[in-house]
Amino acid sequence: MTDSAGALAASSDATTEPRDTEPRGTEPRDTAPREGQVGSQVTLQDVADRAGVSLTTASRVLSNSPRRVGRQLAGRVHKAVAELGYTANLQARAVATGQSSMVGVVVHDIADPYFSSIAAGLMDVAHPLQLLVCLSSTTEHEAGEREYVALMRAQRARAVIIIGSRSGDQAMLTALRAEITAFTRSGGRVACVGQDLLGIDTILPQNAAGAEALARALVVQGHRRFAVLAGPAGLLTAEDRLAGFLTGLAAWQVGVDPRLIVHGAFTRDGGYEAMSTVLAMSSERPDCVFAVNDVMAVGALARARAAGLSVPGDIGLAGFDDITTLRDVYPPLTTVRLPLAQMGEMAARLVLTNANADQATVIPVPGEVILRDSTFRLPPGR
Amino acid sequence: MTDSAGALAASSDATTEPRDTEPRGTEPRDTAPREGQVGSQVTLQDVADRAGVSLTTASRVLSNSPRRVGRQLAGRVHKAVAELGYTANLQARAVATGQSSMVGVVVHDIADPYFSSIAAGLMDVAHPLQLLVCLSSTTEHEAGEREYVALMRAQRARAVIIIGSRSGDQAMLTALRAEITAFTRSGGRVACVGQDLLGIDTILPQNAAGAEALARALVVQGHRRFAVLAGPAGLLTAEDRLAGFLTGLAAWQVGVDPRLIVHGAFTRDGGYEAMSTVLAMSSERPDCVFAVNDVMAVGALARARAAGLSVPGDIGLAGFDDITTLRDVYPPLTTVRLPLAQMGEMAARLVLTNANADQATVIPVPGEVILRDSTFRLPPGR
DNA sequence: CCTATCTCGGAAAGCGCTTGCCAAACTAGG
DNA sequence: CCTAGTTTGGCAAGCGCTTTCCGAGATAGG
Repeated sequence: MTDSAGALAASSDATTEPRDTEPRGTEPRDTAPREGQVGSQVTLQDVADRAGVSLTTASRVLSNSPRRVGRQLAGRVHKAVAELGYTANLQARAVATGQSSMVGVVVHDIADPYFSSIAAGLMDVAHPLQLLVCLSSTTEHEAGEREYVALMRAQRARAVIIIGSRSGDQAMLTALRAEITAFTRSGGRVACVGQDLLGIDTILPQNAAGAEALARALVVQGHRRFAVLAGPAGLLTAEDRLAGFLTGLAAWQVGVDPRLIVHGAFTRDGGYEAMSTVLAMSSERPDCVFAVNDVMAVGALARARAAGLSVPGDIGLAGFDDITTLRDVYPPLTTVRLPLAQMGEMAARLVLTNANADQATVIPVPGEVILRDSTFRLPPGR
Repeated sequence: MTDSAGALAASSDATTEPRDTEPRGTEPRDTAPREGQVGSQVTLQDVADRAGVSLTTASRVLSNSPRRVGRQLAGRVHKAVAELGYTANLQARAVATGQSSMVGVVVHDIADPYFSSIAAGLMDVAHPLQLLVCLSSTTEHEAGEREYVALMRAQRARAVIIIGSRSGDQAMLTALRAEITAFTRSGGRVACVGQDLLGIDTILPQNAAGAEALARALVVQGHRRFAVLAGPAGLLTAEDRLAGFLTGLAAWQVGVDPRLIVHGAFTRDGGYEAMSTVLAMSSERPDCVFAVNDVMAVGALARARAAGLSVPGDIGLAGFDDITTLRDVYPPLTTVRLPLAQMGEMAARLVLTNANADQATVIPVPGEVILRDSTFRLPPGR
């Protein structure tokens, strides 16, 4: 039961033997710094004074300087550090060296499992690298991405990762692109997970191709009359999936009644309402409904159930993303799996790799169609 | 379609009229700073030079200094800022002022909806306050919290919020507490969402009380023979819920066969496996299974289904948390709702409020029992 | 017209850290 | 014993910013 209190070593190197006493230490030797005072900070100078060495030497011991310091002095410094409970001020270090270890991440909504999964993957690679990950949700706030990139530039962050492109709003895009240029020029790296319209390194989920494959598979399963819960009108991810889906159907000569393409929020409630609209349609009920993401699909499922319809008995239902948390909904949801965590990891690697080609890298990530019960059709009709 | 490029104003005040051209600007007037160069940074000195004013004046214009600057000069400074695409270096500012706007947040796993919901609430309050939220997942990594607090101290962060207490490991706890003390002493604020064992401001979900209320409600519904999927052995949240549940049952003179209390990971798979164990038990099958969180409950549900059991027909099932994403599982899950987002908000407020009592504030957050179909029993047996 | 009071720009001293450069001490070679 | 080479400690000059203090000019009061 070794109790190691007052440990320090935030930075990679400044490892010190922690004492098992309070950091106040015993009694100071040389000067009596303002240690122990609330709100005060122990500085490197205090450490140097106490160890009886110069500021320079103390710094060399504590930062991973190429210059070596004699065992004797180094020991004294470490001792002083432990006694004083000193921790280097990373901000000051960053100012002095001009290097930051901060990485910014922007998502739309961290509570959305799509984003949090990507973020998790991302942190998995950032963590071992001692990087400081700063996260921001831009929920509802249109200019969020641009502002955040600006903030990261002000913080002299090493990199920014933008997850999920916003709408196709041209002005917004131009502004964001300009901000990114400024950030890049000042030495930062930027990558994005989503559409490739910023001219930067991008992890590009194959939304269209995935939806297309899904459509083909659904037709093979015997579905013919489709509805699509298409997400918000301007959102590119949603649009791509819709377009890909229609393409896939077209390949089998299957068309979709335009009235059965219903837009709505990219959320559970959006799915619920869009499904309401579909069901309220006087025309013949569709065989199968494609919701452009899993969360909407779940909303649609709830709506179908409320209408007394069985899935897939009365109507088929498919989603997109294969959100982990939703893998156990009943009936199991046919969907297109995106390797979210891996996408996060790739984005992180992309941005931390110094192999900075002058050309933006675009890494396409295919989706995998996963057929589950929610679209199962028996007998294979027609 | 106004395209406003190269905007700056990361800090609250340094608002400038963005130009609609690239920040390279036209041609420099006085000195020709290293502007436009990749990797170079425009500094305040460059701005001052270009505006033909002193560094001091430029600083006063751009930071919210109490000292006012004449209209003329201020205008020149703003112009220079826009032309140069200048953004203040917040790190340097932080060093100079000794004030940071960083807030650290530690969670176990950001992909877990429990944590991401809390984090989302937290960011909602941090965002308008122009705070920089840095997030870390400690997944699997035992000493993660302590290390992160140390890192935040090194960054001179304003506050740290620790979400979810780890195990009851005493040594770990001591180390964390020591680190927190050091952080606090250096002027930082700390709060936690979870158990109150750090002696700091705490948002305390009433796990035991919630589970107790749930137990009573389930007995009222007619259940008598219970099993509990109890989560990991050392995890306090899990233990509290288990204990509360047993207390609630005891109030109705209902006991639980110890063999039907099965431990397992706090995850979907953990729930699945624990449920396997329960079902494999040769003894009479329980009426109702309480999984100590929703995610486990979903795993258990999948397992029950795999065994051909209907919920609630053959066996009841209840969870805890009322995770948003899982509100639409079928059958709808009886659970105890915790206002996760609000808990995050409260934690943030707690930590950002300067009303720093010398006494740690503990805010209990009650859970609300939500009875849904998954435990519905007909006819009210017995 | 002269002084008391303001207003406002700038020089310079920080903030806490790193690092280029010099010098002292020590080692080795001839 | 002298010189060249190698450690190794420390001075001081940064990093990019804020802020104290001083003084010059403007305004007001008598």
